[in-house]
Amino acid sequence: MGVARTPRERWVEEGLRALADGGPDAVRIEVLAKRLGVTKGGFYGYFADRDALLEAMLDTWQRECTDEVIEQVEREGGDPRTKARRAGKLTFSDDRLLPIDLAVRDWARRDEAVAERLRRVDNRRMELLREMFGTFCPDPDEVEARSLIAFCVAIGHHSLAADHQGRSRTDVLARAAALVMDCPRDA
Amino acid sequence: MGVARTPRERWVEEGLRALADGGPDAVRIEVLAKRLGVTKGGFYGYFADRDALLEAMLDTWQRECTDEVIEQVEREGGDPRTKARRAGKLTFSDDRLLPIDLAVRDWARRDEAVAERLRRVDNRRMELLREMFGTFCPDPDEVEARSLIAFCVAIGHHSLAADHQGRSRTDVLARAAALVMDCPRDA
DNA sequence: CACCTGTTATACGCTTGCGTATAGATCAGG
DNA sequence: CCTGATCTATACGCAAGCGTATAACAGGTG
Repeated sequence: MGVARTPRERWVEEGLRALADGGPDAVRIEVLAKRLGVTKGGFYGYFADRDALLEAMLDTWQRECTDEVIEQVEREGGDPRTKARRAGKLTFSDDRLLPIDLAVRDWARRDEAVAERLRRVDNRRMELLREMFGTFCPDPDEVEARSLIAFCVAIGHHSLAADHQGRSRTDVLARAAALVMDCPRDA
Repeated sequence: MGVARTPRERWVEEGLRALADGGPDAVRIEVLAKRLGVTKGGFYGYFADRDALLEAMLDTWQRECTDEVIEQVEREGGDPRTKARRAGKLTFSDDRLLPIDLAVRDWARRDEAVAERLRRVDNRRMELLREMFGTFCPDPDEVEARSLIAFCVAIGHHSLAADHQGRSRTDVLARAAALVMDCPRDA
């Protein structure tokens, strides 16, 4: 039997790359084929149509940024604060996952099914944050508020275009993190 | 001379609507024409091509969400806190401007010219926030951090899909706002 | 080596969308 | 009411992209 030079996963992978830097509309079968150095001939052996590829892409993304991240975070252990920081780093500092995440987030505004997937993912992430803030903040309402803030800063600062009057974004973020993680009641 | 049934502004307006709920790729001349109840015949009298429309759309958006908002905010007066809140409300609670803002933000990730426009807009918005936080927070670094947080929450919560364990998003946001606006050193 | 099977290339029809050209419609001013 | 400027409809050529059909191809298997 002929050996697949372009197996299913490569289409998904290339599709995610296209999604990351062009949005869902940039996921064009013939464009992916050209990037893979083939024609679209083999594509329809793996996928019924373009939508099937998009579904498969979302499956892969969802798995990579929940199960795989959580597995790695748990494996390395540490207290909740460390784990939450590590999870954030794996998701929002990853050159591969971050742009996909942002693209999916925008996509979700227009596609209910994508929104539902994102909801599941975000809920799992928020759970980590709640756990962390819960360790040093007794009020559950405040835990929720701080979790929301932390999450919004983590995803939002990537689409904030403003400068900081000489300061670097990294420095401002560090100061912001200190504010959110720091509970005055502790002192 | 024939009277324009479909003047330039209507194309821009309809274009912004399409942008808001489908992204830049959804701005299709013939689609807009159908929605306006005409054909694309007249379009090329106002615009050289599709890109010219996109430019005009960005011009309009930029004007509406800076000059017009600021003008209205200044006209109604009040202390910095009130003004910042009003500006936020005008921008991020407006059914028309908000979706455009989110779409532009995503667009900016792929288009340097759009990113530059967004930078100007975001810088003006951040200026308002700094002014507000500056009234009750002496440390400029902390002012910057709080401004960043406030902005990120304002834009980020719209793309956060998570639930809040029974609480409403509005309530969690209110609590978050209290945390960010409240300066412990005041007490 | 020949065969079978899964993979890929090529070609096709179809749709959507861009930009242009041209003819028709419509209203203000004379 | 006629004229001219302006807006609009229609038709065209072109390109990109989807999904299908069919033929060429290549690797294991016997």
